[in-house]
Amino acid sequence: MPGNAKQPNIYDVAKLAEVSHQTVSRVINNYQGMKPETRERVEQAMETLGYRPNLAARALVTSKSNIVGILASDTDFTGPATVVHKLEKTARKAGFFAITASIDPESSESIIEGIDYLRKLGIEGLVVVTPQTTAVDIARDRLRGVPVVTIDSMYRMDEQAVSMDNFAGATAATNHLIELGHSQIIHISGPKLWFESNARISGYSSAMLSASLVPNIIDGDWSIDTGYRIGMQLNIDRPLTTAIFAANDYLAMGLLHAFRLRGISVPDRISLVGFDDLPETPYFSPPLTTVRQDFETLGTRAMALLLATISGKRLLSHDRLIPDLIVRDSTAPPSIY
Amino acid sequence: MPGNAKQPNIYDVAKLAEVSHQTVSRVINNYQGMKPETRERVEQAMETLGYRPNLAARALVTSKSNIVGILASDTDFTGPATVVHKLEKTARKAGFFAITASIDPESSESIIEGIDYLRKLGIEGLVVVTPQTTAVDIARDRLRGVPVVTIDSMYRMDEQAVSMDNFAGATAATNHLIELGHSQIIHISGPKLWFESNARISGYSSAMLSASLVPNIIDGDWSIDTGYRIGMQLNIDRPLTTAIFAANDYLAMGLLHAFRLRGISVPDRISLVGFDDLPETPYFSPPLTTVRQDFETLGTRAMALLLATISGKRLLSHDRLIPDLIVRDSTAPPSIY
DNA sequence: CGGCTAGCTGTTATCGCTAACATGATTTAT
DNA sequence: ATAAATCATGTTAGCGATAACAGCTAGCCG
Repeated sequence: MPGNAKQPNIYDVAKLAEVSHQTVSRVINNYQGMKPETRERVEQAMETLGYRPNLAARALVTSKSNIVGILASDTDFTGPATVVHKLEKTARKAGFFAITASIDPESSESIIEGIDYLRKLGIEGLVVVTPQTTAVDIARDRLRGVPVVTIDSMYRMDEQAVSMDNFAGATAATNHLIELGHSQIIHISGPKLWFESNARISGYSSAMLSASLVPNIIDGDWSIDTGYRIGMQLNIDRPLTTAIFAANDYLAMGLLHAFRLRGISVPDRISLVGFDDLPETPYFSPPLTTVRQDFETLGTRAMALLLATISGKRLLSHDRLIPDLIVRDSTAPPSIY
Repeated sequence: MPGNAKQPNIYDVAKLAEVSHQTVSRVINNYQGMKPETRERVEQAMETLGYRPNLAARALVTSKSNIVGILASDTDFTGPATVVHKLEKTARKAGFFAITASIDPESSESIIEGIDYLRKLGIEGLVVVTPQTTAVDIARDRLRGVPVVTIDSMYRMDEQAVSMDNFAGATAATNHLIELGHSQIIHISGPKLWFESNARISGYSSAMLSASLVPNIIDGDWSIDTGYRIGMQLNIDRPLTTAIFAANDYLAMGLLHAFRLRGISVPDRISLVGFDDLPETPYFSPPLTTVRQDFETLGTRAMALLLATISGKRLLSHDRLIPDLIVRDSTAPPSIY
């Protein structure tokens, strides 16, 4: 590194501005009640020296790191990725630093490792963006005294959380099929361990029962492959099935692929609804009716809640967002046999 | 917060272990050359007090933050997301903290804001994961003295970078079509501003010219929508075209959708190759021949390079990974007219 | 047997900042 | 006019760690 003189500190600024270092500190911290003239002189000095406050020193003396943590599962789904981006941006705008630890949410070892990593930095708060409840519980336990906000879809109203109302989304999807006239509607579910999965199952079941219809659930996961396999094996004639609500668009994609191979027409023979509204969903053949979640708002709200909590406004709150049904061409009234 | 006694510090540990604080510091820093017995006594004390070193204090005195920055574009593509996860994990394994600033790589204002954000934390190094060269240049300029590694696909060999050899990938894709017997091969390109885009154009052109064929490039971007629009408008009879190499799988997806609507069969009438190998690519109809990039290795290598540079091993290096051609059903020899 | 070298451990100073209190110059109240 | 309150700034101490050097035991040498 070229012989860069060291970074200027508060004393260097003070000397140049001919004030005490404490006065410089006051300018940095935007203290009200000093001569505008003095402030300006200090600002000048900071400018000419290219002064930047040393955060480590500040953190040491205030014992506030100004850092919040994000604990996120290491999946590459675009939903969580969007949420994380928004969390980070919101924190940044508020003058906080956000640091992300990506973990394998199925391994508590990985969860603990991630949390300890964040803890070392002295985070002042944490947002958990994982589908399982485990990570949140471990985090709350290991980070006593540090506010933890979770993005979930469970209805534990006693907690600080922002959630996507998967129940409502699933209800909307199911009701859409019911209103079209379908009565034999299968739900292909996501993995049982996931918040979202269970909420969608409940929403579906509830809508079916409200219409005096019988729920029929096939266990799946989130993958195209599973959708494809189920689509290849599924007997849609006995009992006669005319509609499927898939727990996500990937499953729907696999189903579509299988049905195409089997010569089963969508939506003529089978109506299909997905969940997520992936960027490619409008380009499926046929374009898929699905449920869209606003992940940007989710991220922004969650971080806002965390920051509010940190700054003392301990509003116990559970904010719930309702997803939107997007109707496209994969759903139609049942054909009459 | 319950009346938690404050976090124990090095002096508390020292008192309990009946040694000086400096001895405790030696244990923390794994200093060789102390009585094993003393070390154990200190470790005991740390254990019983639940001692955690205060990183701010350490950073202050050593003037090393132990933090590296990641400057990433705020897109939700899974490629970059995978890279970022791996960067973070690799840094963590090496005892570093990684902090991500997501930016809009098309706005230099956003780039500068992101860099300054990272600079405040006193990052010791930076990995730039953006498709354009702008961000790297700005970063190198504003962070003088701080090593910057970039993940790019340009051949600026004078820089520290790990890159995906998009040129080689595009060559492989094009040669595959040529070897099948195609001679009229169109390339639908990505946006001109992107590293990747240009490298793929060059790879395609080079392969075509080597085979004494005439390159034919249609400007696109990365979106399904553009692929769809081009697919609807493209005249494939004049001149007679039998194969298309799309710059990514999304474009290919849009093309497939359009061709299906137009009754153009893939691969019978037109062979199609994509790029990226998205999770859903095998489930297109037909499953898409494409080029797979190993983003995990890319991320790991990039962070390894950065950390090596930070710790003094200033190996000027440009590491290039070769993507793999994955042959599926969307490519076949041209049918004879 | 005195002194020198290793091998461990202790002491003091310092990093850059904010908190808490102290000081001097004005203004206000009585 | 003088004490009290207010304003603007200065002084001192300390956050929790590491760096640099100082000191104390042993062991070995001539």
